Amino acid sequence: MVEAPRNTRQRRAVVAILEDLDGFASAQEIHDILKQRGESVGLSTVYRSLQVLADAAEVDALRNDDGEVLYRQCSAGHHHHLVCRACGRTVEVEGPTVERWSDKIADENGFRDVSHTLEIFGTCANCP
Amino acid sequence: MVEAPRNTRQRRAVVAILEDLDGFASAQEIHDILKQRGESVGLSTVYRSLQVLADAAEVDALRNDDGEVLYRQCSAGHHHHLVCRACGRTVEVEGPTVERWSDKIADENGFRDVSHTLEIFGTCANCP
DNA sequence: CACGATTTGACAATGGTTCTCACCGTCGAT
DNA sequence: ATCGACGGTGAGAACCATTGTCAAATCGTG
Ligand SMILES: [Zn+2]
Ligand SMILES: [Zn+2]
Ligand SMILES: [Zn+2]
Ligand SMILES: [Zn+2]
Repeated sequence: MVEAPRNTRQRRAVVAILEDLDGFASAQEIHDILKQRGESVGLSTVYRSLQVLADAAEVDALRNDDGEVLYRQCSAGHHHHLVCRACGRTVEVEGPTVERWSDKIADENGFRDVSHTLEIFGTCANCP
Repeated sequence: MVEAPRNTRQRRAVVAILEDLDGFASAQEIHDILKQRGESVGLSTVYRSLQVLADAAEVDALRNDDGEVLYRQCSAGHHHHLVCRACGRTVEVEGPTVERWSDKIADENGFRDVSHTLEIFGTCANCP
């Protein structure tokens, strides 16, 4: 039996930010936004909340080129992302062909417990 | 006019390791292997050498789930990887369909300067 | 309300990577 | 072969995102 997580002000605040943002953001950025809004939440708590949400698949996580982890509230189901390197704006995309292709490649080479990462980065029309 | 990099013992040693390895390895792992072989090279130098090689596209670099950067001497040209999470053993793979797909997606959404990451991770037949 | 279990947050610790800077080695020129 | 300019080296410090610590605050059930 898994205990339900508690409904704390801090967790609600983090979720609220994620609902407002439409692109990916780092834990530290989310922490800053919270501070700006006067709804202060400890940095550790922001990290923990995001981890919990990511484990529950309520948010997606990916790494940018600098190795920072970025989070975003996405729609359910397996998908990938087209992300603006400058502003984080994100388009969710699906690639059924890629899914089949990667499974086949892995199978042909005798690999088990397969997962894949596929992200497209670029500069969006709004960014210089 | 770009200066040719100097031919030092350390750089040669790092390249030699990369030629021997068939999978991806971290800078620290390569540093350890060098130490084992008695061919000691400073950790900073290992990092620098790998950066130079990666910039020159002589080696491929990717991040594992832990955020560590792994390096491997690969064949020329754009390709992706099927990597064993346990031992690093790697199969280079090509996905022409994916290339076209990602370009199309980016174009349809008005994104410029597009790049993509696509890696497949799993457990290879030799690993438990 | 009362209580135990969970959560929080200021701060320290971690760990991969990069930076610093005095010393060294390479290599084209002499 | 020798020289000198300058790129390369390495021990250690610095960096910085992330995680760990633990006492105090909070939540939610009874
Ligand atoms: Zn943008
Ligand atoms: Zn997929
Ligand atoms: Zn490769
Ligand atoms: Zn590709």
